[in-house]
Amino acid sequence: MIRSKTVVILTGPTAVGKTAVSIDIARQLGTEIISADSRQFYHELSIGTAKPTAGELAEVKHHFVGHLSVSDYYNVSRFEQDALKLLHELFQKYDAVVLTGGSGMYLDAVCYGIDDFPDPPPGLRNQLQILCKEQGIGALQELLQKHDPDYYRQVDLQNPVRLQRALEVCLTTGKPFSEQRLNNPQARDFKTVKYVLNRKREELFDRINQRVDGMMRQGLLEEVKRLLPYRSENALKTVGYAELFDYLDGKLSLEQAVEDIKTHTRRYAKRQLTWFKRDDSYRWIDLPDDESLSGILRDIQP
RNA sequence: GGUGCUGUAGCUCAGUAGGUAGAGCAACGGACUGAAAAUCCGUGUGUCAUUGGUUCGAUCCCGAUCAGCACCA
Repeated sequence: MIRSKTVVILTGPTAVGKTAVSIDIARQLGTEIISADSRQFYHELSIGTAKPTAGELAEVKHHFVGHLSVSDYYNVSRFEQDALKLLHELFQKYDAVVLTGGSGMYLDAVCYGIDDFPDPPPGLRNQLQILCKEQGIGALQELLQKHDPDYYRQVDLQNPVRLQRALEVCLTTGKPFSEQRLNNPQARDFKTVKYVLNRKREELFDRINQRVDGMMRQGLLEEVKRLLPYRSENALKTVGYAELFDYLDGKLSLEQAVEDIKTHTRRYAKRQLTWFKRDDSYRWIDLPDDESLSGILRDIQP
């Protein structure tokens, strides 16, 4: 098959300005936008995730924005399937589709695929968490050494999440995680052009700080209060929500909570940049730079 | 004006019985396969306020100056 269909990936650190650029590019291409933002999926999270506004959503059709509830179970593998299915549909109508968002692993799942594992039985993750909490991370390390000595040698042994996940797979399948984790890039029947939008660090951090202040003015605290019943959901382990839960618990002053949101958002931005840096298929664009942006359109139609 | 206290990393502060210094946070760098806005790992970045003295050697001791705070006038 001729790979005439193109996914235009526009990513970059949080607050860099992906939304506006994506809408601009999508309009010029006359196409639609798929979100790869693992927090904008949830309809209850709006202010704190800097979702596109109603006006922006009306300009270009967006997919995967607010299509889930925070109490829904979701993961990167499901996103891969959902996104591929949707791309297939959209390519009936369009030659190019814009995929935008800052969740690097989700973008990689679309570009390269992700190994398939069966869902673990309910409660297993929780059991492993309890084991770690009660007996320490050493208990997880010991279990992993027994079930998957190869992965034990590679994995970050201090990272409980990694250990828990690997054990989940080992215990569910009865086979070592490392044996099933092939990490082979999947063939795709579309072409990708990939861009990281970036700004000078100082400018980016300034935008982050201002955006957080803006979120507070828009009523982030009220949004967070409404979500108190769901605070233990994974979707609420999110910058902007966790800190305000701490404030509502009396652990922090409001001022300190807001400062923490800014700090944690800056660190998140840095982790995103680290993720994109190691993948040399991305082209980097320093905003504001209209010339490079129009270059994107030239890249798409050779 | 007087007395006292303080001045060390971006911030809050330790410390050196005199041999140019270290914690937390921030910052910076990195890892990453169903939690990924998560989770984890690594790195000290410094005119020790300024200036003169004592000393082989001063961030430390002594004097002066400057700044901040407190109290007394």
